[in-house]
Amino acid sequence: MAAGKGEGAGGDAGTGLSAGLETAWGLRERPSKGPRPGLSLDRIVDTGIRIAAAEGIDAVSMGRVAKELGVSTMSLYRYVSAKDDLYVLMQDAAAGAPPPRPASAAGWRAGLEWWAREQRAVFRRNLWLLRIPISSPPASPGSLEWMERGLEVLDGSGLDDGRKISVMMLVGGYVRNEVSLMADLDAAMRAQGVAPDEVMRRYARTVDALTSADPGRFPGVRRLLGAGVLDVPDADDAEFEFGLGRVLDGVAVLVEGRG
Amino acid sequence: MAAGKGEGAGGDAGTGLSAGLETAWGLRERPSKGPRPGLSLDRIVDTGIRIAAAEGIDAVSMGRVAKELGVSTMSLYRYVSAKDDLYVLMQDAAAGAPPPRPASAAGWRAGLEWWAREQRAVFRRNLWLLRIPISSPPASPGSLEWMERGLEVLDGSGLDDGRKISVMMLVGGYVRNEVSLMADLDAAMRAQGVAPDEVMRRYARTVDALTSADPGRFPGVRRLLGAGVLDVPDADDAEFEFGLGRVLDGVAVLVEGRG
DNA sequence: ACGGTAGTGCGTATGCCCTACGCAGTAACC
DNA sequence: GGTTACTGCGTAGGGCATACGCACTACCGT
Repeated sequence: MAAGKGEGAGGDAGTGLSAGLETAWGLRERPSKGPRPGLSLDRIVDTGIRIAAAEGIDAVSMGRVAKELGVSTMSLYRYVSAKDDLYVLMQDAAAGAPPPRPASAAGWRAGLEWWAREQRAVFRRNLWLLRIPISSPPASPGSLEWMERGLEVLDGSGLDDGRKISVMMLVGGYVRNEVSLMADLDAAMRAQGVAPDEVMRRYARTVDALTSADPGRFPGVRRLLGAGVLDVPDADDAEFEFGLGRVLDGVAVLVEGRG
Repeated sequence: MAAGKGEGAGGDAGTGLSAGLETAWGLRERPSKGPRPGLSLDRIVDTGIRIAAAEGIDAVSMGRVAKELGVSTMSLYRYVSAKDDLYVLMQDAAAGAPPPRPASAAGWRAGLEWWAREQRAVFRRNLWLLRIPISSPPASPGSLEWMERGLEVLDGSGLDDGRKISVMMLVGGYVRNEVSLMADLDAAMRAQGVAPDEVMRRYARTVDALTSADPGRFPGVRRLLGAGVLDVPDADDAEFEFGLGRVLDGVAVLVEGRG
């Protein structure tokens, strides 16, 4: 773990950021002294993302990335101060900046829906994102743009800034959590090498075996088993939209002041 | 990673569970043949929990647990099939079974509030719990009891079973996510060795340094900085209760059928 | 033109980590 | 008393991140 020192080799401005992140913010120009670098941050980060997308975040090791690039492991440390740094850079590159808000997403509710769905899309395109341990609050260009966009969307809600942040954390957290479950299922699938619904079916069978010995202890769970509710893998979008609808209903109560 | 085989050395029933979990369910009696074990699952799991509580989940390695117990690393594998197995066992032992529901928590809303707060309390007592990668759906006795209790609480809501599960995932996810942020803050604190509010203050300073160069790009964020909203570390309970209230408001809309 | 120097790639080495395998010892059963 | 199932654990193999230092390169100032 550990965000490490975080400042490393003398940050330019007093940002307290790692070398890699300052580069991402464009705060570092290449010093025109030594030999021209044979590698670039972008190539490293892209390679990391490619590996993560194909084989999961655990497959991304410094050695592996280096091998993929045909360089030695230690070369990477000229560009990245530590593995965590690479992770943050990958995260930012993959998440990128939010797309422009379409005209259809007017008003706070439609706006939040757009914001949530767009974030979900990013996560779903890069399930490994959620497996990266968060080591510090969002300080990358992309993250801040997302935050900015969220604030913008809530402008018409009449909520004060503190409330806006709270609502954004609520909605953002919901999205994150929903996709997280999906990522976990994905990981289980990879590990066992079976299809998603097969994972759920096995799970239902396991729970059945465990609770059948003492049914009185788990009446509700056994009812679920009988109805086959546990077999189905959430039907994806429907489940997400259901939860999002509930959350936004709750926000609506707040906005409309009928709390 | 990887839930691995999961069945290992011939599961008793067709549960498909690891050896350790079957022991937790009481499905395995000690075979009365060889020398008496000098160790016990409980001692191993307790030691793991103690280390995790004191130094975070990353400090829990097989070697470390063994050293703490004064045995060799490999001895542990007689009791636990893999490190992931130990993690699951630790999770179950720490979460335990839900306490009995008090009379004050009558009705679905008060019931869900109780359920959510109780789960949060468990997570807060064991912040490392959230750092454990979930490798499979909940199949431990404790997890199923929590699920059972959630179903029970929603009995008076008039929702069907599918909806109940959805609502439970929504609320449970909310709790999980909220405490997760706290755990991340805790980890950052540990890593940098500073107090929580100092972490936030540094963060605010970083964001300020980054966005001050081009203020027009981040008007909302800069407004937050000016108001000092980013300095404060969420005021704990208030933030949690706010989000929970919103979520339950949303559920209420569903239950009362004014969707 | 030419040394100084900062920046480069990378080999080596340290110290962790998980866990497969197999051996020697032990205690109950037949 | 032998069989057998089970115990603890030593050894070893294959990862991993990264500190350190060496050889080399290309620009800068003179």
